[in-house]
Amino acid sequence: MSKENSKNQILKAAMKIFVVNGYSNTKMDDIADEAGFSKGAVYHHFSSKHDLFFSLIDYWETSFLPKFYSNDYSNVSLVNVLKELASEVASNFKNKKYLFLAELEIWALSNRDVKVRERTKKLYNKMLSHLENIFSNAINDGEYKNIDPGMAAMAVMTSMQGVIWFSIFDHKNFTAEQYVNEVMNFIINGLKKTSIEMTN
Amino acid sequence: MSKENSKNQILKAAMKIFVVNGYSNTKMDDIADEAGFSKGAVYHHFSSKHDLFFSLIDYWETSFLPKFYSNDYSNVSLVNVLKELASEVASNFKNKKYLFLAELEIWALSNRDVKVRERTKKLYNKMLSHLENIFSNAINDGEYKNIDPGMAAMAVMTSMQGVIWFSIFDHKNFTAEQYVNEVMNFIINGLKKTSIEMTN
DNA sequence: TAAATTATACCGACCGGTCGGTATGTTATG
DNA sequence: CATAACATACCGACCGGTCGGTATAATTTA
Repeated sequence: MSKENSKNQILKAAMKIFVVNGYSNTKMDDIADEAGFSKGAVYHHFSSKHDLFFSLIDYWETSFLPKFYSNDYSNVSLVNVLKELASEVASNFKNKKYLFLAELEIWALSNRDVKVRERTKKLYNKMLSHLENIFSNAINDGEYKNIDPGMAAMAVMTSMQGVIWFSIFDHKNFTAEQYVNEVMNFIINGLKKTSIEMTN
Repeated sequence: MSKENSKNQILKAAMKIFVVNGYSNTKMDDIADEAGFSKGAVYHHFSSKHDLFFSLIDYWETSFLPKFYSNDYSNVSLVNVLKELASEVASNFKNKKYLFLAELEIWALSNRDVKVRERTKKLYNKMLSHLENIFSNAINDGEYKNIDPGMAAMAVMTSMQGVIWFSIFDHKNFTAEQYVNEVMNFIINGLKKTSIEMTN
């Protein structure tokens, strides 16, 4: 098996185990077993448990919202962009729920480890500036006024992160999909008025 | 020192250490040291590490939003209730930031431990039904229409949980307080229109 | 082109520190 | 003086990381 194949196999296994057991309760042996390798093999590809988890953040980033990042949004309406984002998040919840639990685990480790935190900050800065650009464009086009694009980006991001809560606890009346879509509609409606205002 | 005093001392110490190191990396010895007791004393008051953490959830619940839960909101406007909630959350961020990091740790453990999850679910159900009642009352008063109180409650709760993100990562342009207040304003403005609609 | 050399991928027994928990005290309290 | 409150010494399962080794592939050499 090729080197990259093996590494990916291990990363996939690590994602699965880390998400279920958390960082500290995850044994390198478990990851090795799940990947179909020995512990020696895992340490051949990754220098330490920490290194392996660190690599998982890259893996997470490329898996989470590929459509959202790849699309060229310059000539698509803000509303459609946001609705597509919501649907990508909802689809992730349906098919890759582990992504949200992984996000939780990344948060937990970010709170303890500076390197992990800095890496993750970079990830969120990218997400936020992407959203901010989209809002800025829409504002420049004269479609929406009096909104602070940075704050709007935060509002969207944290709303989508609400799905983390769903991943852990569920809701007796709503599905995560309903939540995501309705909250996004709520945001969209709010944007059409003068809701999130400039703060200077 | 009285029994309850000692227990509280230990709980306080445990909160501090768990929040910084996470559940697994927290040693019972560290908690004992921080509380000014020996490990034997800790095990005299709590039967296990798990039991101690479990008790911490009660402690967290009583510390988090006492004003919000205690006030009698029956004759206060929805807008004021929400603004006061936002200000209580903001004040927590300023003075008791650890509460949000504790919430994160509770989430992480809820994902692995059924008992912790069930306990925490109860906590959130209480919070949600409290919010839902407030919304329902406002709707019955004819002030706001076409909103699903359950969904509105979720939107408010998850927005406030966005502060967890702030507790870990910060934001280069906004403070958590700005975030909380502006997002709550945003929600309030949205409620005045027909934004979160009934879904049936 | 076959043999020798070297590199890569992988294995798994083992070591050593860590830490939840316990057993057995000692001291305070009422 | 009995019991609660706390301290101290210790146990042993657990697990990240190490390391000597093997098997196979890639490269060099003669």
